[in-house]
Amino acid sequence: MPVNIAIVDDKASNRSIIKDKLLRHTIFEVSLTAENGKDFLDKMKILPLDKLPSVVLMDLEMPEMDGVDAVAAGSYLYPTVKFVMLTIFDDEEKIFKAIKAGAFGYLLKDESAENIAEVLIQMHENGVGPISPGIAHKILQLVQNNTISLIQKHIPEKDKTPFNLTEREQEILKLLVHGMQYKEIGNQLQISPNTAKKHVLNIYAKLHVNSKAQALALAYEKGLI
Amino acid sequence: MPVNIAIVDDKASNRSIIKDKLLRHTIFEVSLTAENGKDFLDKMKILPLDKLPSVVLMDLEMPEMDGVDAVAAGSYLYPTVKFVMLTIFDDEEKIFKAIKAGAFGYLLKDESAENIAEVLIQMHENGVGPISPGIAHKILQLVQNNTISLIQKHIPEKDKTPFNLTEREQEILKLLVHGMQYKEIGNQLQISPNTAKKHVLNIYAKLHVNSKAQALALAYEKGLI
DNA sequence: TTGCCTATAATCCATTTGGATAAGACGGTA
DNA sequence: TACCGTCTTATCCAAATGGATTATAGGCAA
Repeated sequence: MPVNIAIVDDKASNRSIIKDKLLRHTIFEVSLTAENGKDFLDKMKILPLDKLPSVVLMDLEMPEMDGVDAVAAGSYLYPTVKFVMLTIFDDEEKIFKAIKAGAFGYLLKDESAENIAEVLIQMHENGVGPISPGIAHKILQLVQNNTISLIQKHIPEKDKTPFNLTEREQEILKLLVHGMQYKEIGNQLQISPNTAKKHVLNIYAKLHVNSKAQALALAYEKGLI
Repeated sequence: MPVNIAIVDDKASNRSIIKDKLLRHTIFEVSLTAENGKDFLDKMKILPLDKLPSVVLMDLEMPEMDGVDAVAAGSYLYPTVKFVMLTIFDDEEKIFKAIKAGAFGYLLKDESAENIAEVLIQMHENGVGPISPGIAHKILQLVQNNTISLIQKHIPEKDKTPFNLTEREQEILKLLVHGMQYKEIGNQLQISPNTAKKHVLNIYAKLHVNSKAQALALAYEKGLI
């Protein structure tokens, strides 16, 4: 089966150059091209499932909606899709934000323009996000400059079952937190949506809230997730 | 002129394997081998200046003095020397500590054992610290897991409104995030609940989501709040 | 065995939400 | 002036949600 790729870049010439490079390899199929983040998200919505790209090559600097925002929304809406930033830009903050937003890889155009296809093939084989040496080096420097710090997260042992939620309820809370609705939760857990709803209402009672939004707010603020 | 390399590993077999690999290239000269951090520092002290290694390949796990400590001391005493960690170990914290201590590169043995020499040559040419894809990927994950955070520097940060939300919309998103419903939002802002709803729907459109729960999830996960 | 808790499921009903659409007021800009 | 974007309000309708209640089955403990 072919590997579907999406290309998002505001310059038509860039899009066609990359497309040409990829299409030289018969494994790749370019199922979507877009000229900015908004255009990309719009087109993703109406894309048939079998055309869903497994990799999105995304420029960072674009009008209307830039790469960072597009990755943020895209990686949330399509968790299975891998976003690889492909840009000439090596600004520290951009790098960091894009990664934070959910970028799976980060390539500098001039470093990898020649062998994008090869990089993608490798990535497909070993599942490891591609990073240009230049970017990796930049990250090392950020760490050494104390611009980045490792957050020590020690999990407080004591509250294992917050609010006396049962295991099932915690399981459901996790799904709830991802914005799923009853149908989807039921689907995911192979139970009736009615049951899913019952669990959710039970959770509300234990958390002393009465809406999804409130439950999510509480869950996030108290770090139940 | 030859490039002097130091090899620090507690296993004699590892040392000789690496040494052999390097010596196949005539540019390299192995001017020092040591079996742990302390041994390395001791030998560095009595090394003639012209034998000073420009690169040190250093194992992480060693008795007496491990790689992290050795790099910390070594990079301080010999600032021109580049330390490349070479280990099978991919523990997050070790990676981070070693980088922090001053590691210039970080290679996983199994990923690069075959072409250590090539990697070093590249590094010598472009001055960029080598990082195994596996390690780079791990760092990406650390960033995404919020295990690492960017320390906000004084940067004037053109506070770009995420997703092109208007001020009013951001204001409303903040209330939304507290689990408020249209009525309450309208009440709070002294506007009609209908208007509040309109704003919320506009926000959905910009975030490309279609429910409060999804909007909250996105807002929290991407740190829009 | 009896009782309690949990997970499962369903039904009824009122409220809230999401989606589409229209339209007026206001400020800034071409 | 004419146009555009933002904020404001409204209405209609369909779908999802919240609340209350009932019921069955399994596991576990007194």
